[in-house]
Amino acid sequence: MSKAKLGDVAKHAGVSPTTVSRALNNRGYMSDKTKERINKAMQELNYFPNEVARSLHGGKTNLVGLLFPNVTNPFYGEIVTEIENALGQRGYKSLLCNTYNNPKQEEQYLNMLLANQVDGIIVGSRTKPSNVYQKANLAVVAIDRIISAKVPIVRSDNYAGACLATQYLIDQKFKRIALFTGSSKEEIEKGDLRVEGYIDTTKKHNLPQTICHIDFEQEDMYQKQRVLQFLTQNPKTDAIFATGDVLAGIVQGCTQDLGLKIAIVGYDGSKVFQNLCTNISTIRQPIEDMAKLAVDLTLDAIAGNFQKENKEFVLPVSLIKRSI
Amino acid sequence: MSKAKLGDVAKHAGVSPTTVSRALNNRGYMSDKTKERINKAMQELNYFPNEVARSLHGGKTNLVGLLFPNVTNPFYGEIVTEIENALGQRGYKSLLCNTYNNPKQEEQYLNMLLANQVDGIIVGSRTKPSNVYQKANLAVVAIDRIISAKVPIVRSDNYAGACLATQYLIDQKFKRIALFTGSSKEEIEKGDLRVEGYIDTTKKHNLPQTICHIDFEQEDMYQKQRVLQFLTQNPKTDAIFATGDVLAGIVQGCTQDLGLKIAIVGYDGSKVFQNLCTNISTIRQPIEDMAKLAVDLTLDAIAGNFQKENKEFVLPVSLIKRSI
DNA sequence: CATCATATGTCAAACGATTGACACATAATT
DNA sequence: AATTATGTGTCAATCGTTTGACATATGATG
Repeated sequence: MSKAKLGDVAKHAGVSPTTVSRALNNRGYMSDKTKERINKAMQELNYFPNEVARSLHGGKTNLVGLLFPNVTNPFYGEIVTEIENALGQRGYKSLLCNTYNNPKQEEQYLNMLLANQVDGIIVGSRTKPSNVYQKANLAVVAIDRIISAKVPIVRSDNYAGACLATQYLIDQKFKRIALFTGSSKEEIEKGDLRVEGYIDTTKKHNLPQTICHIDFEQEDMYQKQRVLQFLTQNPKTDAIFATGDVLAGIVQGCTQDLGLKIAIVGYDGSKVFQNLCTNISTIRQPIEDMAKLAVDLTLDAIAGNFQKENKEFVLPVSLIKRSI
Repeated sequence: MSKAKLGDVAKHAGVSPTTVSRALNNRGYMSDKTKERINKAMQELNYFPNEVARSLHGGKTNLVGLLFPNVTNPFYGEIVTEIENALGQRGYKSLLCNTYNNPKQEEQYLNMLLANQVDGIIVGSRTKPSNVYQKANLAVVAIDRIISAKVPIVRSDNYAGACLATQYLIDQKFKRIALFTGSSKEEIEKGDLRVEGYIDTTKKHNLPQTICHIDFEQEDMYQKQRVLQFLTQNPKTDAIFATGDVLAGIVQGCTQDLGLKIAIVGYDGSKVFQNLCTNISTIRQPIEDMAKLAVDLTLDAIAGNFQKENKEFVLPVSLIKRSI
């Protein structure tokens, strides 16, 4: 027995297909009696409307693409979860795309999403913006990333967060505070607010700046190697600000391996991180708020509501203090 | 300028729509010359076929639903990432659904997925199986969960893993090994291999069994409260096996708060956990293998390949030793 | 020269629903 | 009695693509 379709329901209920459609979409007049009869028929035939057909006709899929590096990182896991949640509550479905920060991969996914007629896209991956974004006349919202003048950005206050983290370490009288970041030198030159916050704050207190770049695309072991190397080459380091919690965790593992006692502050503050690393301070991004705002903006744009140019939504961060 | 469609490409290339379709689907004969002309036209018009229309016609969406509690837990985050990855490589798209282990929510999602004509579903959430699974004539694969006799299961060797964890603690001469689990008493009575492994192994060595149930649906603070309460009420506890890494992390935080030094072994062994908690031993599930196998089974089932009844695929685990 | 493979075209049906136009009831309201 | 609101039906077009049937034309092959 194959899937029941609208016509089958009509026959079974003894009404016309149009009437069934009217019942489904609450259009025109309809007596309670026939409405019930149709509902009964739908139940008996286990009928549900084919959303693909609906989408084709209506030109709307209620689908939103989620472009993120991947969801193993608890920050992305949490924000994707909250986004999916907010979308689901408003009748939208989430197409998950792990770009691994690979521009080629991202472009492929982007084309796939367009071909699948998604109504909107929320981008959290950190590659160079593809020109496909321009082509598409689509609702796009970026998480902490510049795509184009037309794409609104939702992010936490990276600069203030970095200042907060650095200042916190300075307040504890640390003098040689190193920065660990996933950004390369080239990326930093283009502007990286977390790095700038660190630099400005250390400079203000006449403290030295030392930056260690970690390439996230490399293997875990390689990353650790890199951290260990840095720590042995910079033995006077007494505190570290890591621009991401996963990195902070890796760094902490290395300091422990070396028997060092170095204060660490991370960035992100996902719930899982807070539970797993109870001894690393961190800057908490308001992940849930960011997710909800991103979804609101996306759905507004889908609804065709006015979208201001170059709009940035910067949400406040907070410091979560933990003792080693 | 709205989206180009197949007919537009045909006009622009000076051929018939059928020819364009033939070019797209590599059917029939076609000279290289017209093929090129068509490709050029597609590029110039920025054309890509509407997958919704294709799906409607072909009765195939290349869509797979992913039903998981959520992706904040690194284990789920990692397995979902790997699944999405494997699916993407084989031309399938992932529809992410966070059930939060809520049966009602799961059922709603299930109906949504059916309405959207997904070709298959991979279920990792841990609710009671909905009867919608029976109704659907669909490719379904479960991760570590019994759904029905027809649904194949991919899981790690929970029993062996639990024995391994417990034995490891016993080998270290611990005598009062407590079990922390997210399962309720009722769930355990229905069968929980991780719990059974713990019980059998402790019994074999004439050690006592002490089980603490933590309700994951509760707030983090409540969970901590519960752990602290247990630890103060059972002060002689010298080791703990937690049936999940996130739980293990929470437990470790509590032991630190209480100034206790208790050995902990977790379960899951996601990469992120290994990086963040460098001092908690754990049982590593072969997450990538599980994901790939689940995808293989799903795609096999979609292809209509023979699916044996009641098939369970149990993959081996390993112990990752860490010192406190 | 007959035959066949190649290359393209025309046409229409199909996928499963939605929607607008219109007709025809019946019942309630002036 | 005339008008209006309500309830339902028929019919056909539409969404964008695929596909099968069939026609036609060219060049190559036997």
